[in-house]
Amino acid sequence: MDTGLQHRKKLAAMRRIQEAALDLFEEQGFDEVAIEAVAAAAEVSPRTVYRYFGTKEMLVIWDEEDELTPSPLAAQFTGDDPIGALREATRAGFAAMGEDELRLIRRRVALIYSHPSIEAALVLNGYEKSRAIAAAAAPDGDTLEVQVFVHAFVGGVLGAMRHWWRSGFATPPFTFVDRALTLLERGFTDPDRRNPS
Amino acid sequence: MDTGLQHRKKLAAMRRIQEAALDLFEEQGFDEVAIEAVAAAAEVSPRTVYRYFGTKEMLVIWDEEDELTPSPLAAQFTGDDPIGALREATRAGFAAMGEDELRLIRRRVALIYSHPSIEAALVLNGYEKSRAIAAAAAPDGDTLEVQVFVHAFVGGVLGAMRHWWRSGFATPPFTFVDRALTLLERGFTDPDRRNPS
DNA sequence: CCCAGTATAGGCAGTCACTGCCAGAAGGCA
DNA sequence: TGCCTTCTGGCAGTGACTGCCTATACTGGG
Repeated sequence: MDTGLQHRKKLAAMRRIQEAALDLFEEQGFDEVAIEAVAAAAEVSPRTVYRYFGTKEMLVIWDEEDELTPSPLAAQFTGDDPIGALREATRAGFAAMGEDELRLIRRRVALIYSHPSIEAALVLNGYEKSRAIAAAAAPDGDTLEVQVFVHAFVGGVLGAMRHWWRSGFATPPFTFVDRALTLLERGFTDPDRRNPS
Repeated sequence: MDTGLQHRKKLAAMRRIQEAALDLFEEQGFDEVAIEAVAAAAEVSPRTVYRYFGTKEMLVIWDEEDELTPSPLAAQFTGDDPIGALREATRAGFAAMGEDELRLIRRRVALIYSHPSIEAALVLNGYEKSRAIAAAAAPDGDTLEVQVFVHAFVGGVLGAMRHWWRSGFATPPFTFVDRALTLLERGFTDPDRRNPS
Protein backbone atom coordinates (compact mmCIF):
# COMPACT_ATOMS: atom_id res chain seq x y z
CA MET A 1 0.00 0.00 0.00
CA ASP A 2 1.30 3.38 -1.03
CA THR A 3 2.03 5.68 1.86
CA GLY A 4 4.14 8.39 0.21
CA LEU A 5 3.43 12.08 0.46
CA GLN A 6 1.79 12.24 -2.96
CA HIS A 7 -0.66 9.53 -2.06
CA ARG A 8 -1.54 11.08 1.26
CA LYS A 9 -2.11 14.45 -0.36
CA LYS A 10 -4.30 12.84 -2.97
CA LEU A 11 -6.47 11.11 -0.35
CA ALA A 12 -6.73 14.33 1.63
CA ALA A 13 -7.80 16.18 -1.50
CA MET A 14 -10.36 13.48 -2.33
CA ARG A 15 -11.85 13.75 1.15
CA ARG A 16 -12.00 17.52 0.80
CA ILE A 17 -13.57 17.31 -2.65
CA GLN A 18 -16.17 14.74 -1.56
CA GLU A 19 -17.04 16.83 1.47
CA ALA A 20 -17.51 19.92 -0.68
CA ALA A 21 -19.53 17.96 -3.20
CA LEU A 22 -21.89 16.49 -0.59
CA ASP A 23 -22.41 19.93 0.93
CA LEU A 24 -23.32 21.44 -2.42
CA PHE A 25 -25.46 18.49 -3.54
CA GLU A 26 -27.50 18.55 -0.35
CA GLU A 27 -27.90 22.28 -0.53
CA GLN A 28 -28.76 22.78 -4.20
CA GLY A 29 -29.51 19.32 -5.57
CA PHE A 30 -27.27 16.93 -7.47
CA ASP A 31 -28.34 18.02 -10.93
CA GLU A 32 -28.11 21.71 -10.16
CA VAL A 33 -24.46 21.60 -9.12
CA ALA A 34 -21.83 21.63 -11.85
CA ILE A 35 -18.50 19.92 -11.35
CA GLU A 36 -16.93 23.30 -11.80
CA ALA A 37 -18.68 24.50 -8.65
CA VAL A 38 -17.43 21.49 -6.68
CA ALA A 39 -13.91 22.08 -7.93
CA ALA A 40 -14.09 25.75 -6.96
CA ALA A 41 -15.40 24.93 -3.48
CA ALA A 42 -12.64 22.37 -2.92
CA GLU A 43 -10.01 24.64 -4.46
CA VAL A 44 -8.84 22.27 -7.14
CA SER A 45 -9.27 22.34 -10.89
CA PRO A 46 -12.23 20.60 -12.54
CA ARG A 47 -9.73 18.46 -14.41
CA THR A 48 -8.44 17.10 -11.10
CA VAL A 49 -11.93 16.21 -9.93
CA TYR A 50 -12.39 14.10 -13.03
CA ARG A 51 -8.97 12.56 -12.67
CA TYR A 52 -9.72 11.49 -9.10
CA PHE A 53 -13.34 10.45 -9.37
CA GLY A 54 -13.97 9.76 -13.02
CA THR A 55 -17.64 10.58 -12.94
CA LYS A 56 -19.90 12.95 -11.07
CA GLU A 57 -21.73 10.03 -9.46
CA MET A 58 -18.48 8.72 -8.02
CA LEU A 59 -18.23 11.87 -5.93
CA VAL A 60 -21.05 10.37 -3.88
CA ILE A 61 -20.27 6.67 -4.25
CA TRP A 62 -16.58 6.76 -3.48
CA ASP A 63 -15.69 5.25 -0.13
CA GLU A 64 -12.24 5.70 1.28
CA GLU A 65 -12.35 2.27 2.87
CA ASP A 66 -12.52 0.68 -0.53
CA GLU A 67 -9.08 2.07 -1.26
CA LEU A 68 -7.46 0.01 1.45
CA THR A 69 -9.15 -3.37 1.38
CA PRO A 70 -7.14 -5.86 -0.64
CA SER A 71 -10.28 -7.99 -0.82
CA PRO A 72 -10.32 -9.80 2.50
CA LEU A 73 -13.66 -11.04 1.25
CA ALA A 74 -12.29 -13.09 -1.62
CA ALA A 75 -10.23 -15.15 0.80
CA GLN A 76 -13.11 -15.95 3.14
CA PHE A 77 -15.24 -16.82 0.19
CA THR A 78 -13.57 -20.06 -0.61
CA GLY A 79 -15.17 -21.50 2.51
CA ASP A 80 -18.41 -23.38 2.79
CA ASP A 81 -20.49 -20.47 3.96
CA PRO A 82 -20.12 -17.43 1.71
CA ILE A 83 -23.22 -15.72 3.04
CA GLY A 84 -21.98 -16.19 6.57
CA ALA A 85 -18.66 -14.67 5.55
CA LEU A 86 -20.48 -11.75 3.99
CA ARG A 87 -22.57 -11.28 7.08
CA GLU A 88 -19.56 -11.31 9.32
CA ALA A 89 -17.61 -8.94 7.08
CA THR A 90 -20.51 -6.50 6.96
CA ARG A 91 -21.04 -6.72 10.70
CA ALA A 92 -17.37 -6.11 11.42
CA GLY A 93 -17.32 -3.25 8.91
CA PHE A 94 -20.20 -1.40 10.53
CA ALA A 95 -18.96 -2.16 14.03
CA ALA A 96 -15.56 -0.65 13.28
CA MET A 97 -17.18 2.58 12.17
CA GLY A 98 -17.11 5.71 14.25
CA GLU A 99 -20.06 8.06 14.47
CA ASP A 100 -18.43 10.39 11.94
CA GLU A 101 -18.10 7.66 9.35
CA LEU A 102 -21.67 6.56 9.92
CA ARG A 103 -22.90 10.11 9.47
CA LEU A 104 -20.96 10.36 6.22
CA ILE A 105 -22.50 7.13 4.98
CA ARG A 106 -26.00 8.34 5.81
CA ARG A 107 -25.43 11.49 3.80
CA ARG A 108 -24.18 9.47 0.86
CA VAL A 109 -27.00 6.91 1.06
CA ALA A 110 -29.61 9.65 1.13
CA LEU A 111 -28.16 11.22 -1.99
CA ILE A 112 -27.82 7.86 -3.74
CA TYR A 113 -31.44 6.83 -3.35
CA SER A 114 -32.74 10.29 -4.16
CA HIS A 115 -31.01 10.28 -7.52
CA PRO A 116 -31.53 7.42 -9.97
CA SER A 117 -28.34 8.09 -11.86
CA ILE A 118 -26.27 7.67 -8.71
CA GLU A 119 -28.16 4.54 -7.73
CA ALA A 120 -27.51 3.10 -11.17
CA ALA A 121 -23.81 3.74 -10.84
CA LEU A 122 -23.79 2.11 -7.42
CA VAL A 123 -25.56 -1.02 -8.63
CA LEU A 124 -23.09 -1.43 -11.43
CA ASN A 125 -20.22 -0.85 -9.07
CA GLY A 126 -21.60 -3.57 -6.84
CA TYR A 127 -22.06 -6.03 -9.68
CA GLU A 128 -18.53 -5.52 -10.91
CA LYS A 129 -16.88 -5.85 -7.54
CA SER A 130 -18.94 -8.87 -6.61
CA ARG A 131 -18.22 -10.60 -9.88
CA ALA A 132 -14.53 -9.92 -9.38
CA ILE A 133 -14.69 -11.43 -5.91
CA ALA A 134 -16.68 -14.39 -7.17
CA ALA A 135 -14.20 -14.96 -9.96
CA ALA A 136 -11.32 -14.85 -7.49
CA ALA A 137 -13.05 -17.26 -5.13
CA ALA A 138 -14.42 -19.75 -7.62
CA PRO A 139 -12.69 -20.87 -10.78
CA ASP A 140 -16.01 -21.72 -12.37
CA GLY A 141 -17.34 -18.23 -11.80
CA ASP A 142 -19.53 -18.22 -14.82
CA THR A 143 -22.22 -20.69 -13.90
CA LEU A 144 -25.80 -19.57 -13.83
CA GLU A 145 -25.86 -20.06 -10.10
CA VAL A 146 -22.97 -17.70 -9.49
CA GLN A 147 -24.36 -15.04 -11.82
CA VAL A 148 -27.78 -15.20 -10.23
CA PHE A 149 -26.35 -15.25 -6.73
CA VAL A 150 -24.10 -12.25 -7.34
CA HIS A 151 -26.87 -10.18 -8.86
CA ALA A 152 -29.44 -11.20 -6.29
CA PHE A 153 -27.01 -10.57 -3.48
CA VAL A 154 -26.11 -7.09 -4.64
CA GLY A 155 -29.78 -6.37 -5.25
CA GLY A 156 -30.73 -7.65 -1.82
CA VAL A 157 -28.16 -5.63 0.04
CA LEU A 158 -29.00 -2.50 -1.91
CA GLY A 159 -32.66 -3.12 -1.20
CA ALA A 160 -31.84 -3.32 2.48
CA MET A 161 -29.90 -0.07 2.33
CA ARG A 162 -32.79 1.54 0.49
CA HIS A 163 -35.14 0.45 3.22
CA TRP A 164 -32.74 1.79 5.82
CA TRP A 165 -32.96 5.14 4.08
CA ARG A 166 -36.77 5.02 3.63
CA SER A 167 -37.16 4.33 7.32
CA GLY A 168 -35.25 7.48 8.18
CA PHE A 169 -32.10 5.67 9.34
CA ALA A 170 -33.95 4.73 12.50
CA THR A 171 -32.37 1.31 13.05
CA PRO A 172 -28.68 0.39 12.83
CA PRO A 173 -27.95 -0.56 9.23
CA PHE A 174 -26.50 -3.95 9.98
CA THR A 175 -29.89 -5.10 11.22
CA PHE A 176 -31.31 -4.68 7.73
CA VAL A 177 -28.39 -6.22 5.93
CA ASP A 178 -28.53 -9.14 8.32
CA ARG A 179 -32.21 -9.70 7.66
CA ALA A 180 -31.68 -9.31 3.90
CA LEU A 181 -28.99 -11.96 3.94
CA THR A 182 -31.23 -14.28 5.93
CA LEU A 183 -33.94 -13.83 3.34
CA LEU A 184 -31.49 -14.68 0.57
CA GLU A 185 -30.35 -17.73 2.50
CA ARG A 186 -33.79 -19.10 3.18
CA GLY A 187 -35.35 -18.13 -0.11
CA PHE A 188 -38.53 -16.35 -1.01
CA THR A 189 -40.97 -19.20 -1.00
CA ASP A 190 -44.33 -17.67 -0.20
CA PRO A 191 -43.17 -14.19 0.71
CA ASP A 192 -46.59 -13.38 2.10
CA ARG A 193 -46.03 -15.71 5.00
CA ARG A 194 -42.48 -14.91 5.76
CA ASN A 195 -42.62 -15.34 9.51
CA PRO A 196 -43.80 -18.87 10.14
CA SER A 197 -45.06 -19.89 13.54
CA MET B 1 -55.14 2.18 -25.32
CA ASP B 2 -54.55 4.78 -28.01
CA THR B 3 -55.03 3.48 -31.52
CA GLY B 4 -55.21 6.69 -33.53
CA LEU B 5 -53.11 7.40 -36.59
CA GLN B 6 -50.67 9.58 -34.69
CA HIS B 7 -49.98 6.85 -32.22
CA ARG B 8 -49.49 4.21 -34.88
CA LYS B 9 -47.10 6.46 -36.76
CA LYS B 10 -45.16 7.09 -33.60
CA LEU B 11 -44.78 3.39 -32.89
CA ALA B 12 -43.72 2.73 -36.47
CA ALA B 13 -41.14 5.48 -36.20
CA MET B 14 -39.86 4.10 -32.91
CA ARG B 15 -39.44 0.65 -34.45
CA ARG B 16 -37.58 2.17 -37.38
CA ILE B 17 -35.35 4.26 -35.11
CA GLN B 18 -34.54 1.33 -32.83
CA GLU B 19 -33.74 -0.85 -35.80
CA ALA B 20 -31.42 1.79 -37.22
CA ALA B 21 -29.81 2.30 -33.82
CA LEU B 22 -29.14 -1.41 -33.27
CA ASP B 23 -27.64 -1.72 -36.74
CA LEU B 24 -25.28 1.17 -36.13
CA PHE B 25 -24.39 0.14 -32.57
CA GLU B 26 -23.50 -3.39 -33.63
CA GLU B 27 -21.51 -2.14 -36.57
CA GLN B 28 -19.53 0.68 -34.97
CA GLY B 29 -19.99 0.34 -31.20
CA PHE B 30 -22.41 2.06 -28.87
CA ASP B 31 -20.08 4.84 -27.83
CA GLU B 32 -18.87 5.55 -31.34
CA VAL B 33 -22.35 6.26 -32.71
CA ALA B 34 -23.83 9.69 -32.10
CA ILE B 35 -27.55 10.18 -31.77
CA GLU B 36 -27.30 12.41 -34.80
CA ALA B 37 -26.19 9.43 -36.87
CA VAL B 38 -29.10 7.32 -35.63
CA ALA B 39 -31.51 10.10 -36.45
CA ALA B 40 -30.04 10.48 -39.92
CA ALA B 41 -30.25 6.74 -40.57
CA ALA B 42 -33.87 6.63 -39.45
CA GLU B 43 -34.70 9.84 -41.29
CA VAL B 44 -35.98 11.76 -38.31
CA SER B 45 -34.55 14.72 -36.44
CA PRO B 46 -32.30 14.17 -33.41
CA ARG B 47 -34.83 16.10 -31.36
CA THR B 48 -37.44 13.46 -32.17
CA VAL B 49 -35.17 10.64 -31.09
CA TYR B 50 -34.83 12.26 -27.70
CA ARG B 51 -38.53 12.97 -27.48
CA TYR B 52 -39.34 9.32 -28.12
CA PHE B 53 -36.62 7.57 -26.18
CA GLY B 54 -35.35 10.11 -23.69
CA THR B 55 -31.86 8.67 -23.45
CA LYS B 56 -29.45 6.92 -25.74
CA GLU B 57 -29.60 3.79 -23.60
CA MET B 58 -33.35 3.60 -24.05
CA LEU B 59 -32.80 3.05 -27.76
CA VAL B 60 -31.60 -0.41 -26.78
CA ILE B 61 -33.74 -1.04 -23.71
CA TRP B 62 -37.10 -0.01 -25.13
CA ASP B 63 -39.43 -2.91 -25.72
CA GLU B 64 -42.60 -2.41 -27.69
CA GLU B 65 -44.43 -4.99 -25.59
CA ASP B 66 -44.03 -2.79 -22.55
CA GLU B 67 -46.18 -0.18 -24.25
CA LEU B 68 -49.19 -2.45 -24.31
CA THR B 69 -49.19 -4.34 -21.02
CA PRO B 70 -51.48 -2.68 -18.52
CA SER B 71 -49.65 -4.67 -15.85
CA PRO B 72 -51.28 -8.06 -15.99
CA LEU B 73 -48.62 -8.96 -13.48
CA ALA B 74 -49.88 -6.71 -10.73
CA ALA B 75 -53.19 -8.55 -10.71
CA GLN B 76 -51.66 -12.02 -10.44
CA PHE B 77 -49.41 -10.81 -7.72
CA THR B 78 -52.01 -10.56 -5.04
CA GLY B 79 -52.08 -14.34 -4.88
CA ASP B 80 -50.14 -16.62 -2.60
CA ASP B 81 -47.43 -17.49 -5.05
CA PRO B 82 -45.85 -14.39 -6.62
CA ILE B 83 -42.80 -16.24 -7.88
CA GLY B 84 -45.03 -18.80 -9.54
CA ALA B 85 -46.97 -15.98 -11.17
CA LEU B 86 -43.72 -14.45 -12.35
CA ARG B 87 -42.55 -17.76 -13.71
CA GLU B 88 -45.78 -18.31 -15.56
CA ALA B 89 -45.83 -14.77 -16.94
CA THR B 90 -42.25 -15.08 -18.16
CA ARG B 91 -42.91 -18.50 -19.66
CA ALA B 92 -45.99 -17.26 -21.48
CA GLY B 93 -44.14 -14.17 -22.63
CA PHE B 94 -41.32 -16.11 -24.22
CA ALA B 95 -43.68 -18.74 -25.63
CA ALA B 96 -45.75 -16.09 -27.39
CA MET B 97 -42.67 -14.74 -29.11
CA GLY B 98 -41.97 -15.32 -32.74
CA GLU B 99 -38.50 -15.99 -34.08
CA ASP B 100 -38.21 -12.36 -35.18
CA GLU B 101 -38.95 -11.02 -31.74
CA LEU B 102 -36.50 -13.46 -30.19
CA ARG B 103 -33.81 -12.38 -32.60
CA LEU B 104 -34.48 -8.76 -31.71
CA ILE B 105 -34.18 -9.55 -28.03
CA ARG B 106 -30.89 -11.35 -28.53
CA ARG B 107 -29.48 -8.32 -30.31
CA ARG B 108 -30.59 -6.04 -27.53
CA VAL B 109 -29.34 -8.32 -24.76
CA ALA B 110 -25.93 -8.60 -26.40
CA LEU B 111 -25.64 -4.83 -26.55
CA ILE B 112 -26.91 -4.40 -23.01
CA TYR B 113 -24.35 -6.67 -21.38
CA SER B 114 -21.51 -5.37 -23.54
CA HIS B 115 -22.06 -1.84 -22.32
CA PRO B 116 -22.20 -1.04 -18.60
CA SER B 117 -24.12 2.17 -19.07
CA ILE B 118 -26.95 0.33 -20.80
CA GLU B 119 -26.95 -2.43 -18.20
CA ALA B 120 -27.18 0.20 -15.48
CA ALA B 121 -30.17 1.81 -17.15
CA LEU B 122 -31.84 -1.57 -17.49
CA VAL B 123 -31.35 -2.46 -13.84
CA LEU B 124 -32.87 0.80 -12.75
CA ASN B 125 -35.72 0.35 -15.16
CA GLY B 126 -36.36 -3.07 -13.65
CA TYR B 127 -36.24 -1.79 -10.09
CA GLU B 128 -38.73 0.95 -10.83
CA LYS B 129 -41.21 -1.22 -12.66
CA SER B 130 -41.00 -3.96 -10.06
CA ARG B 131 -41.50 -1.54 -7.22
CA ALA B 132 -44.51 -0.12 -9.02
CA ILE B 133 -45.96 -3.60 -9.41
CA ALA B 134 -45.19 -4.45 -5.81
CA ALA B 135 -46.82 -1.25 -4.63
CA ALA B 136 -49.90 -2.03 -6.69
CA ALA B 137 -50.08 -5.59 -5.39
CA ALA B 138 -49.32 -5.00 -1.73
CA PRO B 139 -50.49 -2.01 0.29
CA ASP B 140 -47.52 -2.37 2.63
CA GLY B 141 -45.06 -2.24 -0.23
CA ASP B 142 -42.34 -0.65 1.78
CA THR B 143 -41.34 -3.41 4.13
CA LEU B 144 -37.79 -4.62 4.14
CA GLU B 145 -38.94 -7.93 2.76
CA VAL B 146 -40.56 -6.38 -0.28
CA GLN B 147 -37.60 -4.11 -0.99
CA VAL B 148 -35.16 -6.97 -0.71
CA PHE B 149 -37.34 -9.28 -2.74
CA VAL B 150 -37.83 -6.78 -5.55
CA HIS B 151 -34.14 -5.98 -5.80
CA ALA B 152 -33.05 -9.58 -5.51
CA PHE B 153 -35.63 -10.67 -8.03
CA VAL B 154 -34.58 -8.10 -10.62
CA GLY B 155 -30.96 -8.92 -9.94
CA GLY B 156 -31.60 -12.63 -10.26
CA VAL B 157 -33.44 -12.37 -13.55
CA LEU B 158 -30.85 -10.01 -14.98
CA GLY B 159 -28.16 -12.41 -13.83
CA ALA B 160 -29.94 -15.18 -15.67
CA MET B 161 -30.17 -13.09 -18.82
CA ARG B 162 -26.49 -12.27 -18.51
CA HIS B 163 -25.69 -15.93 -18.30
CA TRP B 164 -27.87 -16.59 -21.31
CA TRP B 165 -25.77 -14.07 -23.19
CA ARG B 166 -22.43 -15.40 -21.86
CA SER B 167 -23.40 -18.88 -23.00
CA GLY B 168 -23.93 -17.65 -26.54
CA PHE B 169 -27.73 -17.87 -26.44
CA ALA B 170 -27.39 -21.63 -26.71
CA THR B 171 -30.36 -22.59 -24.54
CA PRO B 172 -33.87 -21.12 -24.63
CA PRO B 173 -33.92 -18.14 -22.28
CA PHE B 174 -36.83 -19.32 -20.19
CA THR B 175 -34.73 -22.22 -18.96
CA PHE B 176 -32.38 -19.81 -17.25
CA VAL B 177 -35.06 -17.57 -15.85
CA ASP B 178 -36.85 -20.62 -14.53
CA ARG B 179 -33.74 -21.87 -12.78
CA ALA B 180 -33.01 -18.40 -11.43
CA LEU B 181 -36.49 -18.18 -9.94
CA THR B 182 -36.08 -21.60 -8.39
CA LEU B 183 -32.83 -20.45 -6.81
CA LEU B 184 -34.57 -17.40 -5.38
CA GLU B 185 -37.37 -19.58 -4.06
CA ARG B 186 -35.14 -22.10 -2.36
CA GLY B 187 -32.53 -19.67 -1.15
CA PHE B 188 -28.79 -19.65 -1.37
CA THR B 189 -27.88 -21.69 1.65
CA ASP B 190 -24.53 -23.23 0.87
CA PRO B 191 -24.31 -22.31 -2.80
CA ASP B 192 -21.33 -24.62 -3.22
CA ARG B 193 -23.56 -27.63 -2.82
CA ARG B 194 -26.48 -26.49 -4.83
CA ASN B 195 -27.41 -29.84 -6.26
CA PRO B 196 -28.13 -32.09 -3.32
CA SER B 197 -28.31 -35.83 -3.77
C1' DC C 1 -64.85 18.59 -48.03
C1' DC C 2 -63.20 22.12 -45.27
C1' DC C 3 -62.08 24.55 -41.10
C1' DA C 4 -60.70 25.62 -36.54
C1' DG C 5 -58.16 23.64 -32.55
C1' DT C 6 -54.79 20.67 -30.81
C1' DA C 7 -50.95 17.74 -30.78
C1' DT C 8 -46.50 16.79 -32.74
C1' DA C 9 -41.91 17.23 -35.47
C1' DG C 10 -37.95 19.99 -36.63
C1' DG C 11 -34.51 23.63 -35.94
C1' DC C 12 -31.69 26.46 -32.91
C1' DA C 13 -29.05 27.72 -29.23
C1' DG C 14 -27.35 26.63 -24.90
C1' DT C 15 -25.61 23.79 -20.75
C1' DC C 16 -22.66 20.55 -18.93
C1' DA C 17 -20.33 15.91 -18.32
C1' DC C 18 -16.33 14.08 -19.87
C1' DT C 19 -11.70 13.56 -22.65
C1' DG C 20 -7.01 14.17 -24.94
C1' DC C 21 -3.22 17.06 -25.03
C1' DC C 22 0.50 19.89 -23.48
C1' DA C 23 3.16 22.81 -20.37
C1' DG C 24 4.47 23.84 -15.78
C1' DA C 25 4.93 22.46 -10.86
C1' DA C 26 5.91 19.32 -7.29
C1' DG C 27 7.45 14.87 -5.11
C1' DG C 28 10.96 11.04 -5.14
C1' DC C 29 15.61 9.74 -5.06
C1' DA C 30 20.65 9.72 -5.64
C1' DT D 1 21.25 20.10 -4.97
C1' DG D 2 19.87 18.31 -9.42
C1' DC D 3 17.67 14.88 -12.39
C1' DC D 4 13.67 12.12 -13.30
C1' DT D 5 9.17 10.76 -12.70
C1' DT D 6 4.65 11.91 -11.59
C1' DC D 7 0.91 14.91 -11.04
C1' DT D 8 -1.93 19.30 -11.62
C1' DG D 9 -4.08 22.84 -14.32
C1' DG D 10 -5.64 25.07 -18.49
C1' DC D 11 -7.44 24.60 -23.16
C1' DA D 12 -10.11 23.10 -26.73
C1' DG D 13 -13.23 19.79 -28.32
C1' DT D 14 -17.12 16.15 -28.49
C1' DG D 15 -21.61 14.78 -27.70
C1' DA D 16 -25.75 13.89 -24.65
C1' DC D 17 -29.58 16.31 -23.35
C1' DT D 18 -33.03 20.45 -22.79
C1' DG D 19 -36.08 24.65 -23.50
C1' DC D 20 -38.11 27.41 -26.78
C1' DC D 21 -40.31 28.66 -30.93
C1' DT D 22 -42.17 27.82 -35.54
C1' DA D 23 -44.09 24.89 -39.06
C1' DT D 24 -46.59 20.97 -39.99
C1' DA D 25 -49.71 17.08 -39.44
C1' DC D 26 -53.71 15.02 -37.27
C1' DT D 27 -58.61 15.30 -35.17
C1' DG D 28 -63.36 16.21 -34.50
C1' DG D 29 -67.24 18.95 -36.02
C1' DG D 30 -69.77 21.42 -39.46
